[in-house]
Amino acid sequence: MPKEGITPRAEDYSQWYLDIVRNADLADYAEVVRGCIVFKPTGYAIWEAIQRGLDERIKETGHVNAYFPLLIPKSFLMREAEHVEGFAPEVAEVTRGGGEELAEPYVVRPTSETIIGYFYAKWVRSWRDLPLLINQWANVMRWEMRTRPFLRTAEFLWQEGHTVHATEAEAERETLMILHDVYADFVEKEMALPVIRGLKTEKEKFPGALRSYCIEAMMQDGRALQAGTSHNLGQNFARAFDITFTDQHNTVQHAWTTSWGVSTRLIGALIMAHSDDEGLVVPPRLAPIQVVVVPIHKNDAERGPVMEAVARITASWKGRIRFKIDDRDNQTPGYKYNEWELKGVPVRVEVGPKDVEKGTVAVARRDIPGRAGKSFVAQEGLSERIEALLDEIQQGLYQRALRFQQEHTFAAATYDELKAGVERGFVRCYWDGSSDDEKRIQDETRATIRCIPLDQPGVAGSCIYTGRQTTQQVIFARAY
RNA sequence: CGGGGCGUAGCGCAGUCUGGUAGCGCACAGCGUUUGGGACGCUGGGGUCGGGGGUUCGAAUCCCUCCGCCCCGACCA
Repeated sequence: MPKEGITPRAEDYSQWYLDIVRNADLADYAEVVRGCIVFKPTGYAIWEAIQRGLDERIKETGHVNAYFPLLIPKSFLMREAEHVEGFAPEVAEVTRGGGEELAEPYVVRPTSETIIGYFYAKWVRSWRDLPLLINQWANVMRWEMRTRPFLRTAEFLWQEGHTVHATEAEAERETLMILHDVYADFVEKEMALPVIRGLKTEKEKFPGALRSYCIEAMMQDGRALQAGTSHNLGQNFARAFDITFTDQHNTVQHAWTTSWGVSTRLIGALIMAHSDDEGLVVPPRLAPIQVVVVPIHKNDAERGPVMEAVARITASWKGRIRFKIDDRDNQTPGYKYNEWELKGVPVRVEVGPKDVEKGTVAVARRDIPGRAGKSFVAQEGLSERIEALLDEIQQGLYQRALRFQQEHTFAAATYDELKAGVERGFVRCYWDGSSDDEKRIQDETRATIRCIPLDQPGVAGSCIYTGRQTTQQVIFARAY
């Protein structure tokens, strides 16, 4: 039975999602600011966990953090033709400052390739300055027509990496390395979310990029969510911003740049991939609180021994397990169980008078809701058992999501099969069509090519639309 | 941008059709009893009815107008 206040997932997926956001206390609508949300502490803590996991990997792979201005001269956007076409409709402008009309309007950054390109042009002189590997954690703004908490908001938080290289091959290597070693690794290992790594089609690529790679994840309604992208920008932005360097042979050359980003949209992915009718489900490795301890006592006589047991049990957890002792005395245990389940804490430990007596505790796992996931275990060796359980839950969530993805990915040989398949999940098929063909299919099915997967069969087949022979397979799906 | 919905206490809503001076649940405060799956009783506090204008003896309610938010769709790194 679903929790009070949560519309069952099977009944109305979209409403279920919004109910989780509200009931897990992740965010509030900004109300007075169109299309924006307030990240409440529970939601922001998840973002901090995501930041931690990504920042570690970004730094391990040789990048450093920096910060560039929020405002960008409007003319900068115009310098790259595809870029301005892609972003102009959704930028917010600042036209006044200090009570006066500005000589040149600024835009609030929708992404920072342009302003960073301007500075990179100043900083890069020689091949010895390369590669330049910088990341920034920032907010950006895109005046989206339709917004949804976390999935698409007018203002969102993200990281955007911007690098400069001496050769095309090096830029390509960087683009793919980020995709694999930073994004896919993080999302799969920490968020327990299997992804498909692939290349975007011409129609779906980043405005101004040579090639865009992405990781695509499947949500529980079978729709796709782009969880991260990495772009090889070629020399497009280097030409637009005049990023040049002198090579070993004293020849001046345009540099090769990349950019890559993931955003607070990942919180939306987390919700839609793992949660259930009881509330949010957070994988243990990501969870800000991995274990919540609920002490149970009726009176002061019971309180002492129970709290003593709680202190003893958790004494060795510091630095090993992220935990919280919920000793609020103005809420009943039942209320607390429900609240922590809503918030997705992976494991709950209950300690009451009976446990003190028997040397046990009750352990409830969030991935198996209700009493079914609850068992009584000895206090002896509890820390180890909980660590093992957290690991088991982490693997279990990943396997469950992987199985779901596999069971909802369909091979299609005909257009009719494609149409049927995208109603329920991903469709994998041969493709040799044009951008126009892709657009027509989108109009007819609401599905788009999410990516050209990096792992290809290597044998030919016939294109689902044109019938031409090709070795290229793509993934079609409806996307968020 | 098209379609729909909503704006009344912190939150969720009723009241609007048929005008008579604002109510319910939750939350909140106090007291007491409770506490192993969303506790209960009693008492109490809290409202420019989205803004402006109009009609009327009288407007949450009728009329005009503006604004905002949400949902669906289209669009979309």
